[in-house]
Amino acid sequence: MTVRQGPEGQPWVLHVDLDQFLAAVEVLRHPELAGLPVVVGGRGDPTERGVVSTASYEARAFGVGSGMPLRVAARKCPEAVFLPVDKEAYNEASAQVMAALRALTWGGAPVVLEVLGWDEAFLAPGPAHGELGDPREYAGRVRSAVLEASGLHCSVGIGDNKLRAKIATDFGKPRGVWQLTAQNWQEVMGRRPTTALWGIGSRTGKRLAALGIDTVDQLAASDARALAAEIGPTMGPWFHRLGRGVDTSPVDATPWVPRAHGREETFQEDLEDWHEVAEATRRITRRAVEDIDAEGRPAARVGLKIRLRPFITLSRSLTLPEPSNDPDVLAEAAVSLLDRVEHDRPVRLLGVRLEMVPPPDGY
DNA sequence: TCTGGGGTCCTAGGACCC
DNA sequence: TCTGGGGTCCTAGGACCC
Repeated sequence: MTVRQGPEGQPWVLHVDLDQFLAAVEVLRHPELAGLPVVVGGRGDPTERGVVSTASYEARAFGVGSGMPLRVAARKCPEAVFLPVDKEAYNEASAQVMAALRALTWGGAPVVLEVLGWDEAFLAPGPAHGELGDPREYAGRVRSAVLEASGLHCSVGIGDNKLRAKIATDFGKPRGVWQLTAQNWQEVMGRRPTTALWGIGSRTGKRLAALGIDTVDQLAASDARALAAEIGPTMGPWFHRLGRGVDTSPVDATPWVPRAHGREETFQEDLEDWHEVAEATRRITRRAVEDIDAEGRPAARVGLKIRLRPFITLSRSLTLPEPSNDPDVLAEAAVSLLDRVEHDRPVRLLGVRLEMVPPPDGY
């Protein structure tokens, strides 16, 4: 089910985002960690290669943030408690939260929920809803429902479309509610850099800056046709819409169907021997095959991602003569891709990606 | 001090076919 | 000697997000 926003559609979209999700789940099952700097990432050993997945607010006060190498985090905050990523635990906590959200009603009708990942979802009033009341008051009820069902705190962004709701959430964090609509868009966002927008990262920010566009206001005032010519017929006009806060995409409750599964591994010691690289490729492929087997769909394409020293990342891929889920066939296909890479440098990371055939009933 | 692991979507160029 | 125009598929790579 999808629900459209805008003049003829639904007035409100909520974006629900759990606060410091991984760290919060760990504190929940280890109450003695409450109030301490907690860092979740890798195998939980800060002397290993790995990065921070989530840092608790106490750890963030020391300058620790997600994406940071664990070794750096340990230097910034030596007293932090380091924990390994425990997927199973987060899957379970996430399922609890999403079930609680899905069970909500708004204006007397069941809500429409679009799950974005472990810790995020869009929520809109369902069709045939009645009086919706004050969205801020409703957002508070959503926060209570999540806390009651899972023991986890969240923040809620209120918007008149998904883009504005998503951006609003960050202003409300932690444990807060924030509203961003056409009314206050320019006042709140206008002077911020383009990278404050959801979908514009540092690279695109630099590209836009080279065109004299630094702020959200400037992006909103830019010429969409000129952007199309400079950046592309799809991305250019899209960026222009981002600047104005315009987003017509519906809240879509259709369950997510994965297109591909991949496994990758950063070696603790770079591999110099390419016989070992071939062996690692076979091992990683077999792990990726487990994931597509769980989906019950064979792979149509095999991709290899390889990171060499000095730092460079390459990718190679091929379409199989016919779809397969045979681990041996897929492993040898992955190994064959190694021949398209020069064997003259040590390997730091290896990833295998299996692109599945679409399910019978499409996406 | 280096830069994880899991994904998605878009673009550009070449091959190939009619 | 010059070689259109449209379409699809394949591959590599870029960018972004959580």
